[in-house]
Amino acid sequence: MKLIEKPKKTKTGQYATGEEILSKLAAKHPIVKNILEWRGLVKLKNTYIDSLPNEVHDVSGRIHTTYSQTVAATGRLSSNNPNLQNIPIRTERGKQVRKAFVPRDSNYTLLAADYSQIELRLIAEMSGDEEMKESFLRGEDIHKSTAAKVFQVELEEVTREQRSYAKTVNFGIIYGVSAFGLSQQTDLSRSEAKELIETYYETYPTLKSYIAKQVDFARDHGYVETILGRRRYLKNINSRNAIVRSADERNAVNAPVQGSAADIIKIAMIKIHELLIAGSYKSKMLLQVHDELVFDIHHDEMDILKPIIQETMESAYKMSIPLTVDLGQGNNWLEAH
DNA sequence: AATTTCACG
DNA sequence: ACGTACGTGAAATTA
Repeated sequence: MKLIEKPKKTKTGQYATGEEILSKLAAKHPIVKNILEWRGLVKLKNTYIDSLPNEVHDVSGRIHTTYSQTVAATGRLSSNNPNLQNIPIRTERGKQVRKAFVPRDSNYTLLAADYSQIELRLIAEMSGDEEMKESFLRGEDIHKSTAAKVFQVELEEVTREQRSYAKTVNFGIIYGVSAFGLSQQTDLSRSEAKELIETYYETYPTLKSYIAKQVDFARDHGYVETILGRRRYLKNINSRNAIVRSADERNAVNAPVQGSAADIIKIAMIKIHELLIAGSYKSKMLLQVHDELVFDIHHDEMDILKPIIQETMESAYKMSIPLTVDLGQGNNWLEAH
């Protein structure tokens, strides 16, 4: 429609029409917004609303996923047929889909238990950065705390905007942020993004040197490790091709963090499975979604199991800063959050 | 079969 | 100068 001069093409020469592209074109012509709206609706209808009912098992009357332990390179589980690790939650219509996941009968309630900021806690622990560790030891909101330090204001003075920037940088650090990437994720210019990253590293100097150390280790050994010794091999870490080398450098930082979180929740799952059997509980562990476990809890067992599940997850791996778990319960998966 | 888009952490 | 944030799976489209 000639909405822009140089429309971006995909590698096969098609016009790129992903969400990011269309959002930037939305102001140019009213149909673009309609297309985005349509896409959102079709995604939910085809992938979830029309498909999940076909997955109900003849005998159990329930939906059963399959978890794989040897698919994700970081050691995470993956879920398929159907994937129950990507059930919608972010949009209002998506939330309606999540409501469809309910307890087995009226004697049960769903309990969701999720680790709070597990990846940031892990990078604080693994790097030994005292500044970041102390925020967690004080029980602070880490994004707010980061904002206060980076923007040099009191905790109470942090604005929503400042916290939002800090949150984006905190996550970016785990992914191997670049000034370009941060500028894409925010409304900051590239130079502003660069400055924010520099200030961030001045705030957490030990974190900065840890990241460099991880990359150095990968260059020397060709792999990196999680806290339990799971390795990810990085065959391009010494490549002369800057593209693939940079990708491996980001993975050298990310894989130990994401993979260690996966290690920890697996320990918790094994312990909880064993204690549910040992106690002859009726309640069952149903789902794992990377940093969250979902349980079907019999009403008679709720009071006893809640603290046991929380404690087991929080103590699955001992660190110098706390691992905390948030619990929620409800008559559907949305309410349990 | 490969690509594109988009759902989740 | 290069291209650019980590990990997945499903559905629809294109080749």
